[in-house]
Amino acid sequence: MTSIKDVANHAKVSIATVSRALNGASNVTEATRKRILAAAKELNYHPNAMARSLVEKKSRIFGYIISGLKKGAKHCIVQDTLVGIYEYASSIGYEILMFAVDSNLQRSKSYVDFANEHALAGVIIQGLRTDDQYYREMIDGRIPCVLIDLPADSSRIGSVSIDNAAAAKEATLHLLAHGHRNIAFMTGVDEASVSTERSLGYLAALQQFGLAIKPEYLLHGNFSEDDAYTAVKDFLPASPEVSAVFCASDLMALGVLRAAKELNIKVPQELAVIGFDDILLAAYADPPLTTVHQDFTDLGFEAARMLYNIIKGQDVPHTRTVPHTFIVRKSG
Amino acid sequence: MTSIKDVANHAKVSIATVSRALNGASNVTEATRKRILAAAKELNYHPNAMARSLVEKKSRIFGYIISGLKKGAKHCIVQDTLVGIYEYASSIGYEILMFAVDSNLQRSKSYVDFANEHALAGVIIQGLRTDDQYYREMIDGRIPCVLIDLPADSSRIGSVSIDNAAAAKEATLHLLAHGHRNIAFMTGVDEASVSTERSLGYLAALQQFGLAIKPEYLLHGNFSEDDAYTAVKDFLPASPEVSAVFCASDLMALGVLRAAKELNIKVPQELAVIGFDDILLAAYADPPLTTVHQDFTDLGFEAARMLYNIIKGQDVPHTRTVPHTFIVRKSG
DNA sequence: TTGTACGCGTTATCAT
DNA sequence: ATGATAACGCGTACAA
Repeated sequence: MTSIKDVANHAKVSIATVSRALNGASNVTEATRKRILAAAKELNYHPNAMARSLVEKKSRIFGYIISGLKKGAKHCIVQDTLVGIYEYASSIGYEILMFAVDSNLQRSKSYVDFANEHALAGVIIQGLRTDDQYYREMIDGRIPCVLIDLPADSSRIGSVSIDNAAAAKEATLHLLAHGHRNIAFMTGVDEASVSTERSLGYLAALQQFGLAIKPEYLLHGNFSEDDAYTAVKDFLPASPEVSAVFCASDLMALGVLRAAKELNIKVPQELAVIGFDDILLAAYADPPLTTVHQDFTDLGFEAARMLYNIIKGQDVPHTRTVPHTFIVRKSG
Repeated sequence: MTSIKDVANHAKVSIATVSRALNGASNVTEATRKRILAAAKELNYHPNAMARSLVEKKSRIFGYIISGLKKGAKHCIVQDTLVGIYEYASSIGYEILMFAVDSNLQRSKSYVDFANEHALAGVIIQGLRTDDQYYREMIDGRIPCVLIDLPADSSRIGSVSIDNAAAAKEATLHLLAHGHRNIAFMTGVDEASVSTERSLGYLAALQQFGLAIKPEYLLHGNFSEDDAYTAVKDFLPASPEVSAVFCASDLMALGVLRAAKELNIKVPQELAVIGFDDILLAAYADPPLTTVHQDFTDLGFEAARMLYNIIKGQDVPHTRTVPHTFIVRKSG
C-alpha cells in the first residue's frame, strides 16, 4: 500500500506538508498543494484509516448497535434503517460497523467495549430495552449516542422516533370514529418505551371519547405474532362485545388475524384490526392491514445526521420526531 | 481508556510481557500470566483495535460489500445474509463493516480503496454484477474475497451459492410433471450469473422431456416486479397456449401474478406461476407462491466461514453449494 | 511556508 | 522468562 511517505517522496516534500495539503490546511502554497494532490492521485493514495484513528483517538466510523438481529425476521426493520444510516454516513465519508446484542451469541465483550476498542465516532442504538445491562454505561460514556425509539434522558445524547403516542391515538380515534366502543389494545413488551407511548395514545383517545378504561382489554403480545395469537384466542370468544383490536405492531396484528380466521370471526365486519409499523407483510395480509406507517429509512437517516451534529458540537435539538402516516387498508 | 501500559504498571511487568500473556504466548510463567490476566480484568482492559491493526497490517474486520441496498426493498436479503455473516464473524471475534455500491450515492472511493484503507481481513461480496467496474481489481487484489451468487473464476477466491441450475431444473420438472408443455421463463438481468444458471436449469428440464426450446418463451423481467408485469401483460394474451411461467425471482413472479389478475387469468387453474428465492412475501401472495427456497442466512454464514478458512490458509474447497428447498404452495 | 520529530497503542525482534 | 525498543502510518507541535 502506498503511504503518505510515498506521496511525500514523489512530490518532493515532507510528510507533514502532505498531511497538511490533504487535510486542507491553509498554510500550504497553492503550487505545492497542486503537486501533492497530483502525486496522491497518481499513486492512488488513500490514508490508512487505522493510523489516522490511532493518532486522532477517534475513528470515522459509526457503530450500529441493534437488538433483535435474528434469523427469519418477518420484517426488514434493520435493513431499512441501515439504508438510511448508510446514506447519511457515506455522504460524510463515514463507515458503519455492526454490533448485534443478544443474538444468543456468546460475545466476549459488550457493545461498550466494542465502541471503545474501535474508538467509534458515535453509535446509533436501536431495539434496545432500557433495562439492558450495558445501556447506562453506554449512554453515560464519552461516546456520542443516538437512540432510535428510546427517549433520551440526558441532554448529551440524541433520540429519534415517530410520535408514537400521537400515532396510536390517531389509530384509536379512527376506530372510535367508525363506531367501535369496545376496543382492545395489544401491547408489546413493557420495557420498550414505544409500548408505553402507544398505550398512552390509545388511552388518550378513549378518554377523549369519555370512555372508561377496561384493564381486561389490555392484551400482552410481546411484539410476537404467536403470543398475540395465543392472547386473543382466549380473549375474543370470552369478550364478544369487543369489536376492534388495536395492536402495537403489525406482527401482533398478523397473529390476531390468524386467530380470527380460526375462530371464524370475519375481519373487518365482525372485528376490526389495526396494526403498527407498516411492515412489508401488512399490505399483503388478508385482509390488508390498516396500520401506522413508519419510515425506518428516514429514522436511520435522521439518527445518523443527528449523531454527526452532536459529534461536531452543533447546537441542535437532541430529539427529533419523524413524520408517520396512518394508512387505511381493509382490516379496520 | 486503559492501555496495555496501565496493565503493565498494575501487574509490575513490561508491556511486552502483557502482550505475550494476553495473546497466549507460551513463554510466560503461569504465575505472571495469572497476575496479568487479573490486572487486565480489574482494569477492564481491551486492546485498541486500531493500534493492533496498524502493526499487524490487517484488521479483524470483514467487509460486507453489497450492491442494491436501497430504500423500500421488497425482500430482506441483505438483512438475512447479514445475520449469517454476523453470527460466524462474532464467533471468531471479528466485526462487520458495511459498504454499499451504486446506491446512487456519490462516494469518493471504491470498495477496493475501502478495503485497503481499513486493512480488511477479507470481504464478502453480494449482488455484484461481473461487469462491475471494480470487480476484477477487487478479486485480483491481495484481500481475500468470498462471493455470494457469483462463480469464483480463480482459485484464490471463494464462492458460495445454492445450485441454481439444479433448483431451476427441479422447478421446471415440477411443471412438466403436472402436464405443462408450454412453459415460459422469466429471466433476470443477463449480467447476473444466477440468471444464466437458472435459465440453464430451465432448458435442461425441457430437454429432458424432449421439448423444443422456443426463444419467444424467454421473457426479460430484470428481477423487477414492474418489468415482469409489463413483459407478461403483452405476452400472455398473445400466447394463450402458455400454461405456466417460471420466474427467476419471486419479485418477478409477483409481477406476473398481478398481470394475471388484471387479465382475469386464474392462477393456478389457467396459469401456473413459480418463483425463486422464497422471499417473505411469497407465502403471503395470493395465491401463495410455489418457489425455490434459498436460505440467505446460511449463505452468509458459509461465506463468512469460508472467508475465515481462506484467511487462515486452510486448504478447503473454495466453492460451496448450500442446500435449497423446492416449496410447493398454491400458485403452480 | 516547510521540515523534523514525537506520540498514538500495539506486536515483534532482539537482548538480557 | 522478561524487558527495552523498533516499527506500523498518520497528525501535529515546534523549529527553521
